[in-house]
Amino acid sequence: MNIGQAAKASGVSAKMIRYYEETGLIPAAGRTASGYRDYSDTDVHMLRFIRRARDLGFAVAEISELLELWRDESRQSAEVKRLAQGHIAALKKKIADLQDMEHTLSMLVNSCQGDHRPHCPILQRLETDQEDENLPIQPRPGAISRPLL
Amino acid sequence: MNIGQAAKASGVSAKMIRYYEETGLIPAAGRTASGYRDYSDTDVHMLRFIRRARDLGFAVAEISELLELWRDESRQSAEVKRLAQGHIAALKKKIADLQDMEHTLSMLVNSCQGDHRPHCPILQRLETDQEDENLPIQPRPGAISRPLL
DNA sequence: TATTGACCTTCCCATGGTTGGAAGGCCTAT
DNA sequence: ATAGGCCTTCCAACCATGGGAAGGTCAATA
Repeated sequence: MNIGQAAKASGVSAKMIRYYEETGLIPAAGRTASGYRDYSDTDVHMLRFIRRARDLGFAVAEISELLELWRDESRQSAEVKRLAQGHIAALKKKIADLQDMEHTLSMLVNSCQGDHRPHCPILQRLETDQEDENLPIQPRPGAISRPLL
Repeated sequence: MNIGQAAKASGVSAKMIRYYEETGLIPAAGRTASGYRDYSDTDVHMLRFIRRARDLGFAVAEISELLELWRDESRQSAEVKRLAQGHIAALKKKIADLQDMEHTLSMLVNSCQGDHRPHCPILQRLETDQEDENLPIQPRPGAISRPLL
């Protein structure tokens, strides 16, 4: 099977297969007489493993560890579990950070009239030194027309 | 004010200030006779604006738009609101994706014994073709000891 | 005044994961 | 034989950031 067929069968692009080989994530594929890379079903299996792990957000370095454990038939499942738990913790942190951003932005968007007038609490918040959450986010009734800059 | 002082005052590193100038996000700073970049309070103000927007996860290209609106005193707040809403939508999507990953991984971790034995549903899931969520994730009582590869 | 140390300048390099393209060789079908 | 669709390698770009080298400048101190 050449690289294009392996790519289609595994869901990993030919570009990325070559990259993974170059960086040592996967062993160098065998070559045909004319220099084409040649892949077996086992190789495709491994590539699919990699793609699924990437889909779950594992970094390539982490996948490298997972692959070692995958190949090591005497591994302890605790090792794999530990890796996965570490990744879950990282995911949770990232999610929390993004949620913080989203909450702050939603607050600001809710307090923005969104009309033809120039006043905009979003820009105001970006502009001023109010780092805390207790800024006046409710649209003030008699809002001035040019509060910015 | 030289670049180090502007960096300290704005929270944007000197490296990044130069980068923002090079890429056109901010106008080129004035220079002293000896070639040092020179920053005003207004410049620092702008840099702080940029840092806060980055903290909220805006990409530099988005910040460029925000800066234009910030400088445009006749802008309509609806424009800013639209930008922010677009960013919120992107954040929500990213959060949902990460949560999907996290849920799947948590499921797998919960079904993994995490002991000295090699059997591990995490690897099994990565290895096999089960794309749907309805895979047997509960640890089976009489789990086999070498189900992999 | 000379030295020192902390700053500034530009330039290049690296990260991570992926995509794009160019130039040239190979394979297969018509 | 020719066309087109593969394959090969190499080089560059993305985004935002940090590291570091080589050389100039500034301010304070001995």
